[in-house]
Amino acid sequence: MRAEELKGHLDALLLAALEDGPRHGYAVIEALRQATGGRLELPTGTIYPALRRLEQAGLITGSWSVVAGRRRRDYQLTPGGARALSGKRSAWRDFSATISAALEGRPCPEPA
Amino acid sequence: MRAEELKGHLDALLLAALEDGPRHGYAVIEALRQATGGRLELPTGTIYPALRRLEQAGLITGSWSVVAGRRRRDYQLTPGGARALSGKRSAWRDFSATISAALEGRPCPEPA
DNA sequence: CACTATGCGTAGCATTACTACTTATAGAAC
DNA sequence: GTTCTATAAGTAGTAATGCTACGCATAGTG
Repeated sequence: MRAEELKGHLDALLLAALEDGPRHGYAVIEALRQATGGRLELPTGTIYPALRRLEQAGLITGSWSVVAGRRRRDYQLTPGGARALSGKRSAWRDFSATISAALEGRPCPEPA
Repeated sequence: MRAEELKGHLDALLLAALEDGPRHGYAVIEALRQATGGRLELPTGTIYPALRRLEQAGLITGSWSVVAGRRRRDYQLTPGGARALSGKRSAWRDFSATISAALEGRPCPEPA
């Protein structure tokens, strides 16, 4: 699946990927790929700038480390980031229900 | 609800609003507002350019008429538009399920 | 006459994800 | 020892697209 339609929802995904503990960018990509069964393949040019945006916004904090000779930037949620995640999750539910209603006339399709 | 996060999904909504028959722009806004229980309030500066995009893409066709002294542009789905709507609907289901999975760890929240 | 609802439209802006590229280390293949 | 892959981070420039803030016009109501 292309992530072109993500506009506005990527931040929530990144925050969610950091909810279980600190991760570095490359690991965030892997985590989202696994969580979506391989449907979501984020290019590095998408997530690295996004992580910096989130850091600048104070929702995550990053710190450098070196593992196996390679430098990493590990990010973790700030308290504000956790609050933002919670808000974005309910915003997603509202949004998803609204679009589904407009598209299909019911709030959310029940799995069979 | 703000429609800022619509990016990429607006077209599907507009096509869906025209599925039951021809409508003019102003009526599309009303139809989407009603379909979503007032949650979706699209500004005119959003839908008029979007309708023209869809017309240029051949997904809808427009024709002028005059009702009560006011001119209207009525749009209706083309066969290609109907196909596009169908595709966009299933794309939405995929997208929605994928994001929900990444955010909440399950494909789609079941209503209580 | 002013105000509101109806109705269409544009110009310019801001956000944001993408492509394509660069830099760097470690290990395996050859 | 060179090449290829995986790991790891980043930037520059582009394109898409919805938004704000306008302008224009008619009809009806107070």
